[in-house]
Amino acid sequence: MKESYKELSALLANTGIRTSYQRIRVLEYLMSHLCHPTADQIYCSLHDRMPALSKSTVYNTLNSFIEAGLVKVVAIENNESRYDIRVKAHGHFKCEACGAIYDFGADIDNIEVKDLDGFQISDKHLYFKGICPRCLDNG
Amino acid sequence: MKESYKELSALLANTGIRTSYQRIRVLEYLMSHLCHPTADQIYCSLHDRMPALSKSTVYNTLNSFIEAGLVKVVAIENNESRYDIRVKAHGHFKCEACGAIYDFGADIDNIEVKDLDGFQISDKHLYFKGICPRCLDNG
DNA sequence: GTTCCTGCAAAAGCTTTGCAGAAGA
DNA sequence: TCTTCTGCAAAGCTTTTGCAGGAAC
Repeated sequence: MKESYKELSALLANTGIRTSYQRIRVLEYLMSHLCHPTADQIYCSLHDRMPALSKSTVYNTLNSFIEAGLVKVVAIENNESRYDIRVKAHGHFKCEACGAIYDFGADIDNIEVKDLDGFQISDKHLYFKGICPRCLDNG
Repeated sequence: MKESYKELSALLANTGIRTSYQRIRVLEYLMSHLCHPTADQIYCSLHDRMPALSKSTVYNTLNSFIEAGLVKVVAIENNESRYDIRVKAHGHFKCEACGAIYDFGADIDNIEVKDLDGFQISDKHLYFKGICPRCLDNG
């Protein structure tokens, strides 16, 4: 998971996104943190090594990644956007005690649905909530 | 779907919520508008007949309904909470062209999942996005 | 050289909170 | 009577936007 600047730059070029130092760092962060960070977490972490980085750049960058299909938004909660660069379809579980978000395997593309004849589906999300094993043990 | 004040009041009492005129009207609105309204839509609609109604009351009321399990939040988008009083599990489809949210049938409780041994699951949501038939025709 | 991006500040939008007066039990 | 709710205003948060200087192509 340690891609070089050149590789990441090529990845961006493939999706039609111009290279910039900030974008490379955000991309790098997402690829090494698959834990669905918030924009603020990304900003705070990168800010240590890039004091000039601004939060709007983080948002702009994330939005261009989303538009390019590189990143998906995890909208499991309304007041916080979380960003996920993994491509394979999977579900998200949010622990209501500790707030952590876990991935879980689910064959989302083959869920049997009714009432959607004639709909063009572009995006599928499966969200579960509850308590994770760690919190169950500690509770 | 035209419940009386008395019936709605009893419904609230069953869930441990005190009766008030405002709460009855919000509940009534939710029961007659299964289209997943936003807090603002509820507020604007009720405000015509209740000029003194405030938005914080709508939010407070919705939050007490949620806590009581009467209402679920549809978090398909991050910047807007939508409220749904229907109990039976179903999926939500959001049209990215017109913004409408449709219900669709899906056996959410029987989706096959991996990696969740030991997790206590209390809530399941299935969200699809795309273009609805009406917008496909008009586009 | 042109176009697009960054960073700053300010603004926008949704939701929550504090408090005094009012209504419910 | 005592508790809880309402409405107003203000604040809190996350996210977006406008603009001037700067970087990418």
